[in-house]
Amino acid sequence: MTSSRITAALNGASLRATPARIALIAALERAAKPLAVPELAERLRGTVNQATLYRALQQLSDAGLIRRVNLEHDHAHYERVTDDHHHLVCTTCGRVEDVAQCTIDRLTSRTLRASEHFASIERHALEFFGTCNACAR
Amino acid sequence: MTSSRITAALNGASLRATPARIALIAALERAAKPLAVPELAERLRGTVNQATLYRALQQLSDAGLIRRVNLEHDHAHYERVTDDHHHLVCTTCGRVEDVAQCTIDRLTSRTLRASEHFASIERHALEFFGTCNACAR
DNA sequence: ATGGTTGCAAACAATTTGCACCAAA
DNA sequence: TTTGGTGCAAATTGTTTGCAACCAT
Repeated sequence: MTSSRITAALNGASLRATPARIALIAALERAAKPLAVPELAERLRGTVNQATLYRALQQLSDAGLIRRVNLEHDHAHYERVTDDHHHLVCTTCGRVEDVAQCTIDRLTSRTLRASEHFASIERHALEFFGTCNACAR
Repeated sequence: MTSSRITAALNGASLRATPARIALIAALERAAKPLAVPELAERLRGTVNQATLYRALQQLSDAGLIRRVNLEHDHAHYERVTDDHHHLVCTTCGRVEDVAQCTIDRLTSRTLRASEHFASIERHALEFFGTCNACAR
């Protein structure tokens, strides 16, 4: 079965491999871009209940299997975690492109050093907003 | 009057200097940190109606007088725009510290060059998440 | 077996809208 | 005076919760 990979990921995170969670992760992988909860709910309609969906999103992102991203599209968006990357968001049509990789480690440590009240930085969120080629014409 | 500075800013943005908008901007300046809409509504209770508040937030951020920031505290937060800076957010208590200034211009242009589908990048959002000294103990 | 998980439905909370009235320029 | 802004109240939409039934381990 194709989902054994997902099942393994769930078990690896000490989470039960339930149909709802598997379907949720599969849907995010299929999407290949961050999805808002209502979009996700739509794709999982008849399969996963709303309440279950919200609970699963919470658990899976706590476990680091998925990530919540801020695209300023209003309301949370989630994506499957693969590597550490950022996003380029078109402010006109909403198109999202992944930014290959993160190269701000030095900036992060410099920021921590310059900070007055912080003991550690665990992660960051970086998104770029602009206009895509299609909308620029 | 103290608000003439704010009035001027509004006029400069081609927006009418109404009591609601002036009060909103003044409240954000007084706060000196990003506020969630409900917090803002609380501080403006009796002065600005909810509906007016949401409408004003939209207009003022379109005009660039205030900015919407993503602190992942759930729900939008807004701050008065002064300079271009980022935030350091404590994931335990929610404390927010400003990060002096932005030094990722080179990263921004490199990102645009590496992008496949984008014509321009107008701005970015960068937030760091960690633990503040008080919560680290 | 059993403790975590789910669905359902209802409760909550945030945000938006229509419309009549009011005020800044 | 005129056009945009405002309050009010109701409607939407997103998110959370209690509880009984269910299933992955």
